[in-house]
Amino acid sequence: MWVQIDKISQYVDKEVTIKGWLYNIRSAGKLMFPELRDGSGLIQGVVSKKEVPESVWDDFQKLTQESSVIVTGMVSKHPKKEDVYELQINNLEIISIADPYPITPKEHGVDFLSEKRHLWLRSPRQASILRIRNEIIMAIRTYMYENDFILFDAPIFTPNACEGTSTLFETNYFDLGKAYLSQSGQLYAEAGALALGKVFTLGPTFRAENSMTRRHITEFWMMEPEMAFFDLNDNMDLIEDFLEYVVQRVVKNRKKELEFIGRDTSKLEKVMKPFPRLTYTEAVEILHKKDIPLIRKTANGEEHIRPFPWGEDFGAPHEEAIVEDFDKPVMIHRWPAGAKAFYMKRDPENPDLVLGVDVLAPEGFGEIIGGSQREDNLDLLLERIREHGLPEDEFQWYIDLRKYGSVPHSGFGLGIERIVSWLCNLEHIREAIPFARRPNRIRP
RNA sequence: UCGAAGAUAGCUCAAUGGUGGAGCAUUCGGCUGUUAACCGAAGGGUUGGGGGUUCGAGUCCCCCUCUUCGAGCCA
Repeated sequence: MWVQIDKISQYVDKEVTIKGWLYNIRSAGKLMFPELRDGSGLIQGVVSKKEVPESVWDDFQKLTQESSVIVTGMVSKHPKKEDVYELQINNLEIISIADPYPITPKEHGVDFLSEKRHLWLRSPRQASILRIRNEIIMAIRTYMYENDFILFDAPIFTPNACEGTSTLFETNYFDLGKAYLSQSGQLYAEAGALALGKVFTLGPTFRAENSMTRRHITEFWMMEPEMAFFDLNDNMDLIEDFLEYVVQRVVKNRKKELEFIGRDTSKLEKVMKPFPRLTYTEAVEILHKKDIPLIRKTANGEEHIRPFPWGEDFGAPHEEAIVEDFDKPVMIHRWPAGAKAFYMKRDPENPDLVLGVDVLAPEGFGEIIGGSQREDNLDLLLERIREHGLPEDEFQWYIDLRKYGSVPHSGFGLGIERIVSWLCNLEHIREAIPFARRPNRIRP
């Protein structure tokens, strides 16, 4: 019977067939220990020269790393290890002998592995990360479904920059001129929220920024819920409830994989409601207390400004200093208007502030969520669009949303690869997606 | 885009300005409980590209290319 390796414990003392690839093979004279993988896991096989036909023994000698095989044998418990199973192999069918495999069981540099990404994906660590990514996305979709959100797919070709800030990828669109690859589905999701109440988008987004850091890729997946009649507090309550659900479900369902890749799951188990909520102003006070300066580039080097001036956006060192005292995601809300996008609603109690919220993951993983209550007043929105120098006619449909039954509404965006990085404790975001796109890499 | 470090065998790395090495991978041989197995042997190189200094350059100098890490931008 053909079985998956991850279900092998149900077949002790039974004969099973495994279809997969040779991950590694060790031998000790008349014994061989081929290690097999089938996509679901790894298992060690045992081949004894005196217990198999000579042809099977000879065939095993021919196998190279990543050769594809079908093996049959009896499942047994490992003689020394608890909870580990092996396969007493009695037959082998070779599907294909692999050429010398470039990714050996020794160490490799990250550039080499990226070049061989199509093969690197086969390594148990990468496969585990992608299984966890799958679980994260399943958890997100399940949460959204169970809370009555409607999947609302936003377009990827757009006629203009959504927020007017970052650089976009440009392409030609028939006779209609330039099109840009979407950097966010949010504006469209707002139309969806006013049509369907609660919606979410989940799809790829693109940024043409030349960002060569461990936190950036040019093509990444984002989940963006948008809710009619939600104010900033409703939004933050949702973020909290949602993140707790996703993290706890992933820890529960993928504990094996998380432990395999060396993730300390006890830190994730602490991610339970409520999360700390700080205003931007309170966060700045933390920076003052810790004496973290604003570092500004100047013509001849750097300038360290202390105390950190109110109104400036936070950089990596600031986020780190704010987050280090907490073991849960930190929500920072009510930001200076100058640091944020045009569509965010002003705080009625202080017009210098916008009702935005950023969520910083613990353990220094940085921003995973950015959200806000949206400007729902027609005149104020027009004012913002003009202030930001955005093309008003391109935003006509968006402005319409404030003309025809405008309501308070809110939403946020979650970076899928960012949350994968955090939950898997990844050194670099390139491991969080099957084929990472970075400014210097488009292949494979 | 800016800053720092780096580029040597298929891979990961050594090599005082003086005959370029090791481990893994590959090929061959040995070993009945191996776990990045181990032991023995063999093959494998225009030292990223170009120029310069020198009797002699992987090593020193200049230019270029590429990579990694950090910063900014952000999810």
